[in-house]
Amino acid sequence: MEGPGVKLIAEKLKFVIGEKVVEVGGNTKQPKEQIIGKELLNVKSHGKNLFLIFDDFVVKVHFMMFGSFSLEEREKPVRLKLKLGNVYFYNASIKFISYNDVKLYDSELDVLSKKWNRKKVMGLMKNDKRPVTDVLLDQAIFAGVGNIIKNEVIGYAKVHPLSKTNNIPLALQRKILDEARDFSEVFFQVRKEGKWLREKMKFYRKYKCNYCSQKITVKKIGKTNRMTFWCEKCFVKY
DNA sequence: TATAATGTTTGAAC
DNA sequence: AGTTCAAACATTAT
Repeated sequence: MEGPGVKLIAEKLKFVIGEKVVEVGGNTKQPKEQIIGKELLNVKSHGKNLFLIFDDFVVKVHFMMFGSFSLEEREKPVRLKLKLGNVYFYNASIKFISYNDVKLYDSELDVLSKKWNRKKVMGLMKNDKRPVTDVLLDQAIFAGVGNIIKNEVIGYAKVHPLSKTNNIPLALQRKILDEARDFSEVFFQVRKEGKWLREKMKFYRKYKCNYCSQKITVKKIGKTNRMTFWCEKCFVKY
């Protein structure tokens, strides 16, 4: 699940802030019993992470590829159940951390935060020698960007995904990071309205070029070997 | 029905 | 000792 989906869940959970946990369950190996009786003080998201903040610890939830969240119990093994309102997490990675650990996640790098700081991101991006496909997926630079957003951003910028980031002209780098934020925002709004993101995607899982209609190259590339879509003719390699 | 995919952490192997 | 890489987790649409 990419950043926009996580932010939406954080918003949906706001209604249980201030409530106390009366029951816990689930197959997480984390010390869930310590949540019983605790008041949920706040819910935050940072990139693809969701933080449930209690007085002396924080539950970090990461939905990975297949994680999900529900307000109703399903007939599936639940990873973490919290009876607050009624909150269930499935197939998620759950980790108990301290509030100081949460502070290490810099909101200025979260493409979904109103504190997002384009200058700071630019500073981290401009001298990076890695392929742009890897830099966009780096959560320490673009928190919240996942493979869908990455492909859309590369597409809008018409940049070959294996371009060395520091070789890309600065104006185009700026376009890339602005697009990362803009498309993430669009993604979030679409999900919030409960619509299909598919309509907004012009590059991810498309097999004809958005610009010239020729056949797209599809390959698993980059450090994390993710499906990437580009047009050999229209996308410039730097 | 088999495959591939909105992802990250861990620890073995080099 | 630093880097690389497979494994593990696990569901669902196509």
